[in-house]
Amino acid sequence: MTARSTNTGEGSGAQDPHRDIPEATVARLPVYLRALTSLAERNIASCSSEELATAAGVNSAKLRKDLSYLGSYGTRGVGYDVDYLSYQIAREIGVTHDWPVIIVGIGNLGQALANFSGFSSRGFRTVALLDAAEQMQGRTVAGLEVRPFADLAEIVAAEQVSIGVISVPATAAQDVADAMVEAGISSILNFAPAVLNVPPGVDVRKVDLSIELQILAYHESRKAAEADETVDNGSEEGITA
Amino acid sequence: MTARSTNTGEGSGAQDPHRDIPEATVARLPVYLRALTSLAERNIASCSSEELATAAGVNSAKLRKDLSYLGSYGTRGVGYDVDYLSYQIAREIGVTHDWPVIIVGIGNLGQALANFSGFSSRGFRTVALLDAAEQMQGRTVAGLEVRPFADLAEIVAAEQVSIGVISVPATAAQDVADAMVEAGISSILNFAPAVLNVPPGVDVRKVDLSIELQILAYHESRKAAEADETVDNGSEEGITA
DNA sequence: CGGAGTTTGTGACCACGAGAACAAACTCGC
DNA sequence: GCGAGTTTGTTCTCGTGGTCACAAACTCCG
Ligand SMILES: NC(=O)c1ccc[n+]([C@@H]2O[C@H](COP(=O)([O-])OP(=O)(O)OC[C@H]3O[C@@H](n4cnc5c(N)ncnc54)[C@H](O)[C@@H]3O)[C@@H](O)[C@H]2O)c1
Ligand SMILES: NC(=O)c1ccc[n+]([C@@H]2O[C@H](COP(=O)([O-])OP(=O)(O)OC[C@H]3O[C@@H](n4cnc5c(N)ncnc54)[C@H](O)[C@@H]3O)[C@@H](O)[C@H]2O)c1
Repeated sequence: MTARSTNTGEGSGAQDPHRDIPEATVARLPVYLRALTSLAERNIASCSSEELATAAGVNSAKLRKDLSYLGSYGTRGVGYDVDYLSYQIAREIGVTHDWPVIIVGIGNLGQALANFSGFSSRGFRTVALLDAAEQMQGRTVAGLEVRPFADLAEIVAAEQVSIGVISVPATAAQDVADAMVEAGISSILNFAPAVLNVPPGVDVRKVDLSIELQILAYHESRKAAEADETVDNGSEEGITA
Repeated sequence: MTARSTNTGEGSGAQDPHRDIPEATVARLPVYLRALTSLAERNIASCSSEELATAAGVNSAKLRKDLSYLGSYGTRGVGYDVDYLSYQIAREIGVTHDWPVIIVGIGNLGQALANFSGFSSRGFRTVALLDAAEQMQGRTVAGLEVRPFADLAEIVAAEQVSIGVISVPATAAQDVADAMVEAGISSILNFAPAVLNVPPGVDVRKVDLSIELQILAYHESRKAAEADETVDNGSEEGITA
């Protein structure tokens, strides 16, 4: 999605491994960062790729390859310094400073999100909660006052917000997204089960519960079917155990 | 370079449509299903791959290829019958009948999930809410009584549950997962920011807010860096917009 | 009834990602 | 100081998935 292959021609090289990190790697960096944080909390100062890979639930070769895209921050024969690597990953992701975030749609889900502490502890700070409903106005959720949706542009400009979370009903999602883009937001996390249409340059990621469950259901169905077949003829490709 | 033509050698042939649906396709089928449902609600009886692809936010060739894995359910020169295709996809996913689901951890997020209607309308039925905390016992959330975590095995057996949702704090997630597996659950949707270890045969999918936000932050950082560079040397490939 | 137009289904091709394997680089013991 | 042992960074290979393009199959109209 929105592959941004800027293909920089200049060979300043050296301190420029900041280009071309594969999307799949980007998606795993936060997992590594969390694993490292967990190690640091247990006062572990350094670790091998094998240990970190286990903690992150991936293959150690994959981990090393991923880390190699950011640079060479390990020491052969030794491993990685936990704090140093944490900082490098955080820097690469861009969470060394906090990002201001707004949440639009303070219903069941929006309130849970607003109360979610993991937000603030991982590089993000909820600066405003917005809702269109009259009865939500003035209410305080998670220490923040719920503000009218009409204030969106003003808030985004004042707080330099570039990331917005959508937790409104699916029917309103596109309108909210349009308003967000109009206000200057360029990254959207969408919880509504709707396909969002945004101009190029704006990133959208979706979190969709129903889809996840349906994927599980698909595999579950096949497990059941396979069990039936095994009873039936017993000859399945050597899956062993 | 790296122009490897995978040279498969044998013509494999023999389509057995119900086998071997690529994971990427499985992940998109629910999106198509939702788009079809939306069309059906607008009394649209048939559609072309182009229309459906637009509604689902994908490329039409990809859509056709995805659908071709399930069989040949379209009519050339005409398109797809909405109801018929909906049924075929639902059947393939395995959501023609409802799946019983339990939710463990009825805190902020768990309550939002329990109240989430999209659950029940898309092939799933929440049959029980479980929580370990004393003060949650006996409370009613979304019309269901919160039951003690100790009842897990009993409930799973009685209701034939194979899908479980985890929304407990990260520190408790592995314990809950272990108990679920022990009780016979073979598909887990995990909202806790923790890497779960499960035996083979058990599927885990995770929904991780922090990770999604960090991925957005990464791209956001690069957008900012790119803007700087553009100011710097002004030589950027015509991005237009 | 036949040709023009339309849309599906699929084969070919290419880019991306996963994993195994190994050389380079470092530490430690002697 | 040097060899043995360890662990990283990288290369190579292969499978998966995305996109293009087109033949096959269907409808419609004259
Ligand atoms: N509840 C869940 O667990 C859950 C899970 C997954 C996805 N979702 C999705 O998240 C979204 C929100 O779910 P919810 O349960 O919180 O719904 P909800 O109805 O409780 O809350 C929606 C909120 O959005 C506000 N709103 C509506 N239109 C708006 C607009 N145009 N601008 C600003 N605010 C507006 C409403 O006033 C309301 O407060 C839905 O799309 C739902 O499908 C919810
Ligand atoms: N709130 C959010 O929006 C949000 C978003 C993303 C992820 N998460 C994650 O979801 C999880 C739950 O979040 P929350 O905000 O609902 O937390 P919460 O503290 O409000 O609720 C957790 C619930 O789990 C119960 N619990 C604890 N240990 C248990 C155990 N061993 N067995 C059964 N129940 C147990 C607690 O009694 C509590 O009711 C956390 O891991 C959090 O990181 C939350």
